[in-house]
Order: sequence, then structure tokens, then C-alpha cells
Amino acid sequence: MIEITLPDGAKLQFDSPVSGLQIAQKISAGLAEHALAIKVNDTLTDLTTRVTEDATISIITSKNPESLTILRHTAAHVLAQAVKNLYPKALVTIGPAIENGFYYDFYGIILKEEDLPKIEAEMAKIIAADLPIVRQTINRADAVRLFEDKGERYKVELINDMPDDVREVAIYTQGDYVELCRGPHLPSTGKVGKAFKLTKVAAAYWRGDATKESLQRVYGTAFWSEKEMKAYFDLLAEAEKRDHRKLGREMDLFHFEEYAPGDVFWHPRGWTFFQTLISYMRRRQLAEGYVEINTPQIMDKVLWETSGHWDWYRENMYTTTIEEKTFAIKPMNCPGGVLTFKQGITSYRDLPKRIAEFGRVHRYEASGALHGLLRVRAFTQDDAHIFCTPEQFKEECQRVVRFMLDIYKDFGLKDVAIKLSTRPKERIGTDAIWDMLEQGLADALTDMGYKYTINPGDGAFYGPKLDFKLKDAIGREWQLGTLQADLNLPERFDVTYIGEDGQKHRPIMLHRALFGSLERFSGVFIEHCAGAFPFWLAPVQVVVAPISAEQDDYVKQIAHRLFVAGIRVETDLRNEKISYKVREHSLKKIPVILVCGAKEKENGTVTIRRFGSDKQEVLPFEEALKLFKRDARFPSVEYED
RNA sequence: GCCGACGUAGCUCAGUUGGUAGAGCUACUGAUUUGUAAUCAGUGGGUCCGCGGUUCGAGUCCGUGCGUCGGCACCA
Repeated sequence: MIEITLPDGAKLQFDSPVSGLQIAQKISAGLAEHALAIKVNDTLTDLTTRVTEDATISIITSKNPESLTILRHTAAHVLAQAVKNLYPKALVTIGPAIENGFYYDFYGIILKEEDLPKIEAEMAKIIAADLPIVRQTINRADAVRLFEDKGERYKVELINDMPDDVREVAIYTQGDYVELCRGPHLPSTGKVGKAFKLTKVAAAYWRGDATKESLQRVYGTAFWSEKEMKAYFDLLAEAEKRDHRKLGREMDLFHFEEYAPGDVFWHPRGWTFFQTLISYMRRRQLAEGYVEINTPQIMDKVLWETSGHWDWYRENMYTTTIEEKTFAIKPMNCPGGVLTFKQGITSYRDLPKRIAEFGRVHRYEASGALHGLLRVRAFTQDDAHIFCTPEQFKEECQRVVRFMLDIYKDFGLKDVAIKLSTRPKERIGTDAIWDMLEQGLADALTDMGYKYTINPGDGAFYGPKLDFKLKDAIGREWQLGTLQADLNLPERFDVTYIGEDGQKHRPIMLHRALFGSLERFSGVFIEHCAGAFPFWLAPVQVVVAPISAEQDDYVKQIAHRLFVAGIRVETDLRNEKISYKVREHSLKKIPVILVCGAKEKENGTVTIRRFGSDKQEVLPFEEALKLFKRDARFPSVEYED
């Protein structure tokens, strides 16, 4: 007797092992028709899998969010079958469901975008044939033979690399196509339906390893309805409009040149924005107990040999040799911070010391890695190095995390993922040190109630780190801030402080950057706000425009007053209609347009039009000035009135 | 770096089977003095990414370099 418990608590009894489909049939014919998979004690599995003992189950239909993954995974297999039909010499590898769709990697073929419709058509045929998808478990050796016979050496490799204790593997058959797979899958190819699309071709390395062969990857997506799929593509199109590279050109913020790949030419407006970010951060850091320094751009390469970076990253460092001496253009600011800290003798009473630097660093990134402002070769970090005692370690970490999230909040960035990256395989320092630092970072987060995920082995070679990640307009994740714990650099540079006991002690060094790279942060934020900067960050905050040349004097006069008050203001005295000017400045997303006609001039008023609204508001100029001065203030910063 | 695609005016793009480069917007000049998302007219504007080759002739075909885009790998 097997007792099956349903989600609502109801219990069903069966005499013998029973499949998900049979259970669904017992519940209702309608459910059986829509059933796609079954969840047994929280494990998703195929509808045909038999439940052999008492269990809590739920029948999965397209209403369950989990079903989308199954749909896409099955769609990936249909894709593989279609490609095998059309290109028999292609070898299959793997094809999982991913966040917004699925992909499949093939060996031995090269596809172009133009080939996709043909493959889609073949997929549609397979779907129309509604082939049953049958799961079987077979002996491991038989599986190897099966795929060897088919010449599918990648599948053979996958089986051979499974742990020794795996005796049996699952295979799925749909028509004449056989796939090695854990599953689960839809009951038949017909269930994939019509809402699927292949989106792009790309390359990927076998097993994600750059030393292995390059495979042909095909990306696609699938939904339960064409309506949902359309909504997804609409969203992508919308996101594309926010691409910071496009907005950067349209808003005249920056450009790139082939003479300096990966290095930004900031235009007046973009540079004003950039500098405002720095002013804001500088102000907030001072309030947080930091001091600011500036250290050399080019230093003896000996420093990087000492730090260990030369061994790890020499290939990515720019160097310059003069009179037989080799210097490095700094790829990070740590040595500058360390050498500055080491000037004089530091007492425990002086700790923690928080030393900030807006440091411009250069790293030779692989050409294929470059991506607008989001991945560049020369960038500015809002870097700081905090030297503290072991007792202060956790508290300092918490201050940084709190500060970081507080900064992001000022930019409306609330969807931040925190990752704890732990010791990598190749590293320096003892396990005891790594244990202590990893635990400290984890505790700091847990104590504050922040959730995080662990990226095992993703730490820096000298210490573990917390990474703060955010998504761009089309969902790509980018790292912004980082907090790294380090005992190695203090060791290597022999950094000490004098403790209460009068003896020398080793401080813990925290590396932290909140914006991370100001270039990257700019890109992410431009996309986040779709170019509509808040007043305090806008490179041009106010444009003053006359209705006719009669008011030019008045316009100049109030623009001057705004300038003196610290407002970033421009006038637009061109011989154009006001609607032309409104359109143009609206396209540039200027927060405020002040229109001055005869009435305004006579009454000493201005008519305010704010970006994103077509409402007009008439105010005495003095009042408007007060308003703008307030709007121009940095958020979360105290001001004396 | 790897695989693939792409590179024409400031921007967005067109350019037939190889026959000496075009549109709209922008810019400039003039007229118009205008009340909240494009006033009219005129004029400019190109190393067709660079280099080499094939050809009587190359924006177009081939090779190569550079850059960009989409992924992968990388990211102190």
C-alpha cells in the first residue's frame, strides 16, 4: 500500500507503484490532460516515473513556475534533434534551460543567424509530430556503448566522467533521437507548443574551458503562450533603448576611439556627471571617517612583485621601461595605500584608519571582454584601504556593507545581490588565515540579516571578498562594489601598528570600492535611470529659454543668478520656436526647462517645465531658485540651511 | 584571446550582376521673433575603417591588420 499526500493534504492510496500520470488521472481527467511533470517530496521528475513509496507529491502543469524550466529544457532537446536531422555530422554535447530560455552546444558545424529559421521549421515539425518522450534508465556500460555506436563522443565523455559509484544513467528517447539527460522532460514533443524561438548563434568552449574546442551554441527561448513570449521580446526591445552606449551618444556624454580601445573620451556633459559622482562620494566618505590621498600612477614594478600581483597578472599589466628600469602603470591602488600608511608609526589608538583614493588604474583586459563603459581597460576606482585590528575586523566590515547599500539606495539601486567569494585553488596565505577572514565576512553579513550566496573558489588570490552585483538593462549581471579581507599584503609589505602592549602587530587590511569602477557604475546607472538623471546628478540641470529675442536679457540675468547659486545652467537664445527647443532639451533629458516670455519678464517669474511632464508651473524666480538649490543637494548629506 | 557577424557623412541608414557615392536628421547661411516635443529656403559635408592584392575599373571580390557587436573564456 502506497499513500500519496496531495498539496491540499488529501491522501490517495494505491496498491502498487504508481506513475504521476496515474495519480493525475485519479484526481481528474482534466488534470491528467494538463499534467507535465510531478514533484515527489520536492524533487521534480517525469510524469511517467513511478512513485514506489509513501510520498507528498504535486502535479506540475503550466501554471507552476517550475514548468517553464522543463519546457525550455525539452525545447533544447527538440533543437538538438532538429539540428541532427538537418546536419547529421553535428555532434551533440549539452543543452540546458537557462534564465530566459535555453541553449544547445554542437560540435562540428558552423551556423549563421540565417540558418535559424530553417532549424525552427524543423523543430516545428518535430513538435507537430508530438513524439512521446520516453525516459529509461540503463546500465552505465550500455550507455557508453550506445553513444559510442552513434559516434557521440561528447556524450561518452560525459558518462565516463561521472563519479565511479554511478551505475546507471538516464536516457530520453523521442522518435529516433536519444539523449543522455537527467531530466525531467515534458511527456511529448507536442507539449512544447508554438511559443518558441531561436534567438542567436554564438560560440562556447567545451566544458567552459578555453583550452578545449570551440562549440557552436544556439540560443533560444520558449514560453507557454505566444503572448508571454511577445511580452518578453517587447521587454528586450525596451531594454535596448536604455543601452548606455546608445544613450551616451544621444546625450553627448562620452565616446570611444579605436586609438584607445577600452578607454573613455568623456565629453563635457559626461565628465560633469562623472565628477559629480566623485564629489558626492567624497562628501559621504568624509562623513564616514575616511581620509583621502592620492598616489603615483606609475611605480617601480618591484612593488607588484612584493604584492604578488606580478606573478598573477603580469600579462594584464601595462609597463614602461626607461633607462633600463621597469615601471608598472598601476593596475590597483593597494601599494600606494600601504606605503602611505607605513609613513611614521601607527598606534592601535589610531586604528581603524580608512584611507580613500580615487585611483585611476589600467588593466589590459582581453579584447573580447571590452563592453562600453561596463568593461574598460582604464578606469577610476573609489578605492579605500582600511587598516584595523583583528578585534575591529567584523565591525569595520559591517560599516562598509551598510555604507555600500546606503550609497546604492541614493541611486535607487535596491536590487543588489551579495556574493561571498571564498578561497581559490591557487592562492597565497595559510588556511588558518583564510578560515578567519571567510568566517568574518560571513558573520558580518549574517549578523546584519543580509542574505548572500557563496561563490566557492572565486576569491582573490590574497583573500576572500564580498561582491555586490547589479543587473544591466537586459539582465546581464555586473559587479559594482567589493569588499576584500586581506592579511597577505600587510605581511608582504611588513605593515605594523603598535599595540597596547608596546609590541608590533599586524593589522588586517580591507580593500573596498563602493561604486567599484566609476566608469562601470556610470554605465549601469545610465541604464538604470534610462538617461533621466535626477536633478542633483544631471550635467545640465536647467535650460533657460526665451520666447523671443525680446527676453534675451532677462534670460541671461536669471541664468547668471542660477550659476552663482551653483546650479548647472545653460541658456538657449537660438532663433527657434519654443516648441523646437522644448523638444530638443527633452530629448537630452534636461530635468528643467525655464521658459521666459513677455509675461515672465514683466512679472519677474519663470515658467517651469520638468522632464517627464508636460505640465507648466509659473513661479516667482526667487522661489524657483530656492527650489532648485534644494534639489541640487546631494542625497543623504547634511546641510546647514 | 577564441568563434561568428559587422565597419559608407556628426547620427540613422540605402547603394542592383564590380562602372567613379545617396537620403533623412544634424551642422552652416538667410528669412521668420515665434507660448511648451520638429518654421521655411538655401549651402556644406565622405581616405566608403587601414594596408595589400585581383581587375581596364573595387564601397562592392580576395588576403591581412584594427575596431565594434553577440556569445565563450577572463575580470587583482
